[in-house]
Amino acid sequence: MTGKRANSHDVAKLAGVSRTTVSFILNGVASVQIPEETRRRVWEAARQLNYYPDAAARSLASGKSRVIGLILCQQADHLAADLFLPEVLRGITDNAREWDFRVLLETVANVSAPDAYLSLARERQIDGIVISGPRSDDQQLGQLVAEGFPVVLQGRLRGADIPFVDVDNVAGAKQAVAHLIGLGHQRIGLITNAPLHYTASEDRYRGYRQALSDAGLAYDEALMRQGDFVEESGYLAMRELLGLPNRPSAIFVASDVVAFGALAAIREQGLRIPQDMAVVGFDDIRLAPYMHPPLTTVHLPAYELGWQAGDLLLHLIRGETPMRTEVLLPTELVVRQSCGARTRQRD
Amino acid sequence: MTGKRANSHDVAKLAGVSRTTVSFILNGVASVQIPEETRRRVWEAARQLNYYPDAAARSLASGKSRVIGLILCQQADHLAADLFLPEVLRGITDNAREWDFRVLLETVANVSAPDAYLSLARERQIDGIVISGPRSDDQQLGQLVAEGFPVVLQGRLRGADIPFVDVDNVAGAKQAVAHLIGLGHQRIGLITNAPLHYTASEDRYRGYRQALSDAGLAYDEALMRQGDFVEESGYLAMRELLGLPNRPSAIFVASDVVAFGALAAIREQGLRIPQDMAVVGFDDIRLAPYMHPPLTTVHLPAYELGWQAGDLLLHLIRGETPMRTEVLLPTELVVRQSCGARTRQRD
DNA sequence: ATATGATAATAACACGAGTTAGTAACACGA
DNA sequence: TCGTGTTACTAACTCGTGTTATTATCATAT
Repeated sequence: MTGKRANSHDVAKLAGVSRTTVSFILNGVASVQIPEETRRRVWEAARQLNYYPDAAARSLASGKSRVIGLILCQQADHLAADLFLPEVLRGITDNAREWDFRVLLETVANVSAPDAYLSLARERQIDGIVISGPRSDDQQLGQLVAEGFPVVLQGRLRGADIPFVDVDNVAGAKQAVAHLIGLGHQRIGLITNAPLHYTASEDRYRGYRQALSDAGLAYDEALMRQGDFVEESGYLAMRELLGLPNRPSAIFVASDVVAFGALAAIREQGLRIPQDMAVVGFDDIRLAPYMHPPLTTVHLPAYELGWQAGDLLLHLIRGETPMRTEVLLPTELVVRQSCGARTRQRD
Repeated sequence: MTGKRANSHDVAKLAGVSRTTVSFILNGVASVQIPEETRRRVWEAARQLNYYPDAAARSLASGKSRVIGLILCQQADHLAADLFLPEVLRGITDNAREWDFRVLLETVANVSAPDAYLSLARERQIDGIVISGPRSDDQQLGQLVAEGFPVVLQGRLRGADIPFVDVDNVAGAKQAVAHLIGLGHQRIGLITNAPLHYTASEDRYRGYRQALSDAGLAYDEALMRQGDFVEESGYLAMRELLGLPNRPSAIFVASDVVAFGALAAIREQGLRIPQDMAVVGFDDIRLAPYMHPPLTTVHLPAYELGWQAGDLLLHLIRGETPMRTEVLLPTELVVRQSCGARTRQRD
């Protein structure tokens, strides 16, 4: 077994056929008729020689790399706070594997770098691309789309007509706030997950306002603060809100990580949750059920998000017309104890 | 700009030289002399035609793919509980980028599947591989190593002579437990991060025992429980320990995520932390400073872990002899409030 | 005038597959 | 016997690059 790698020529020779036939058989080309006996001989020869077709040669000849790119555009801090990445990765690689595709990963700190990821496409290293956390100031993105290169966003970009997969942030936030309203709260604060120029943040903000307005409650800007992905931002924002002369009785924090900081701030003031301050989060991170108290939050289907993004992209790559090019996944409110709706100990 | 892609032939024609010369210049081949003027013309032509060399052709001709594989072997549940993945990914992609390499990602639920990732190497899609969370029952791993394929483990595998990068789990655990001993604790419990057949788990267990023995304290098996990656396992293990007739006064939980469950169990019994039960964790996840109370824990350099794994692998791929093929990164004890060493409010 | 090098290139082959167009062998009906 | 299909293949071209061995040109020394 120390000899050179076998190529399709070797397989052909051993099976007593031409290289063309080997290619037909191993790739299962349907438009060609070959008797079972020949097929068997070729497969057997391939097995015997431990033959694996060379990816580069195959890619060069076919013009397809069978690889999709996954670009993480979040800056370092925000990426580290993204506790769902493992699940999203599983979703996308699982789907890719079903179609015999691979996933190439790239992290991009600065989208406006001259060549953050564009060359991946230009060098034909990938057949399509999923952009996670797209930024509106991303030039390369526009170029790729304009050239007709298959692109799917994971996360929305307002004003751009690009296929995307996201959760229904508006509906999720609305449901969370409606729940608090249903529990009798009239003054409900908001700490966003991120600055409002992020689409997801804006959408959750919208959901918050819709819920208020649906219930005939006035929106009070004094009760709103902008979070910034990390725990500390929630801690600081919450301290500000707690210092208000007329503080809210409940708060919707549009990110569990940010909410985690907010919880610490509330406890620090000696206030009880939910009696003195009810809290609802967003994301349903793994730790939520074990927080103090267990956090009521909006569940986000992370695996599904990755899976659907991969699915949509692979449809585009195959040139099929997908059912929809804009996928909004549903969220689900998970009621635990931080909102005050239950008194049970554990969920 | 709607014409076909430019190839090196087009660049050569436009610059008035041969394709060979183009290749020499764009790749910066040192063994060949070419006047500055010609170089300029070629670069200019490439720019003008928006030329990007085809990755597949390049890979086929050179025999190198300039891609490394990153295989995540943790099973779904454990992967989702791995809050460091984003940082590790950043580390490895950052390093790869410096050498003009890409990173191909694969998740593997079942290492004993006939072809979990072996084909990546066999098809020459990658030049080397980083295995995260290696399992000792992994057949393919042995094959690759035996064939001389460049492999680096991220996480250790006892008894296998394979280059690896890991944190110094023994030293970290030892330091954590020594800290508790220094605070006067005599009965110190242990909840492992995972079952003991995982190397990291075994090492942290060893560190725990070494610290005890160094201080002349007896090891009491009754105070030890095995965690299993997730919060719930910590919650359940802690309940058991709290139910003991003579419970410990402090506990070392060898994973912050598991510790998070343990904290919940302690609070549930109405016990105070650290007064009634001191706690030290391991990992220093982002949420640790905002836990209730802020968790004293052993810091793990996640980015560095990924960076070093990539670095070691790329050395191997280039055929260089790396300084060391076994890298143990140092950890650092971060003292917050759960251990009782401080009384300040926030760290 | 002729040999000697250095300089500045290039022709030609290799890499390992996919794929189109074509053909040999044979069966069958008129 | 001749044509007409059908079956079961294969020859030959293509993809776009890296790289070795070779050559043309010109300056300089003998």
